[in-house]
Amino acid sequence: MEGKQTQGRKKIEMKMIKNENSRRITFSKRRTGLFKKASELSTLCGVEIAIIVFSLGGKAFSFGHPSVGTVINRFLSENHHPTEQTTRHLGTHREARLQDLNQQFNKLSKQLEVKKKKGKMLRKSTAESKCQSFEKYINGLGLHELEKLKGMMEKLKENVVRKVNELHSEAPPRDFKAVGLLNVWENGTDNDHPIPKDWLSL
Amino acid sequence: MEGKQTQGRKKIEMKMIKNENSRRITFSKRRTGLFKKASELSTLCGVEIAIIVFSLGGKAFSFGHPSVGTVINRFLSENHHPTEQTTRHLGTHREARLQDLNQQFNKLSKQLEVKKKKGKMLRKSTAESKCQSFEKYINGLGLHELEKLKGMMEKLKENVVRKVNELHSEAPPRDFKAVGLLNVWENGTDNDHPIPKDWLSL
DNA sequence: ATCTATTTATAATA
DNA sequence: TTATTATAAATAGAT
Repeated sequence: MEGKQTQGRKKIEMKMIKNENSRRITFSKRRTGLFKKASELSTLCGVEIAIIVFSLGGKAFSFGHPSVGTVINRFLSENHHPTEQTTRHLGTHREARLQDLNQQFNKLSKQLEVKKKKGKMLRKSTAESKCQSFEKYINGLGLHELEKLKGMMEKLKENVVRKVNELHSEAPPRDFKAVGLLNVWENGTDNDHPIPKDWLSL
Repeated sequence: MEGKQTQGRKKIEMKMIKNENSRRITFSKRRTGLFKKASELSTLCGVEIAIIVFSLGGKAFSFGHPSVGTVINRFLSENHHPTEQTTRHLGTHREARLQDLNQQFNKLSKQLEVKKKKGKMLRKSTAESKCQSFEKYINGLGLHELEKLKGMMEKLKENVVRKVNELHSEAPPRDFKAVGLLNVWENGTDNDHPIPKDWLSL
């Protein structure tokens, strides 16, 4: 047989990665890993957590449980607690809530826009009955869209269920899901397949 | 040689650790690891980052580069959003959560971005019974898609079923599609498309 | 994005 | 809490 297919992971020096491309890849990979770790920590230990990262390009990425805003507010509200070099009071910026919603979706749209090539396929009928809206949605999808749906579901497994439970414990969650999912899909679809607004709001 | 000295690391379920002592240990270890990862990310990629964690006991732990305050300020400034709702308190918990959800979806989007593999087109079903959409969808898939879908479902099933059941037991059943998806996941692990016709009927 | 060989992180123990 | 060690996970480099 031949030798190993790849060298495998190599140890790297802990200093700024010079090569811009490598750096971007590393940033993406490690950011993902970091957020995953944070998610696990929150799940395993039932703690609240928020992470904010600014890329060199100035783009903000964040993760939060139950939300970035919630954690930041709590943090700013309390009189400083130990453990780190925090600064002092940050004034009244306590409403960091719905702010990055648009930003997130813009980012989303941009990302998904890159791969628009698939021709349109089937119909985009108007939902008649609630029970049929999903059917129409599915039928109207091309493989391309189905693949996206698949990927989304895979990730949903990890991130959404937990939150649904939490939301259920307090308030009627009906709108959050519909809004969130629809917005994502509306922005991320290749224009030709509008998702029935009510497919998820049965 | 003798037997192994320890069992070594074992895989653990991703759910809240019941035993308080174990949970504390895990929290401490993982928090340390998380901060280390964050530090490395910041060093390797030259980015700014902040992490805030609240233990169950309410204690705040934080990490920041160049400092938590710096990053939070930047985040709050850039995201200052014209939300007429000048909510003073977290009475807007739901909004905060909505935001968080969108964050999650932003994360999901990354995965969707590149779901374009080979082409295999799915057949379009023509009949249109009310709630048989998923079955038709399944029937219309090629073997390749079915295999992929199967893997996905098995994965989802393992992680979601339990939680959905919990959710179901404490909330009005009508509003979340997971109820329907649950059926799919439980029955969709074979290539024989035994998807219940009413999987989505609510 | 995907694939592996390795490096790291850690669960279970002491 | 610190140390050990067998495994589980993350990920660097190449595709």
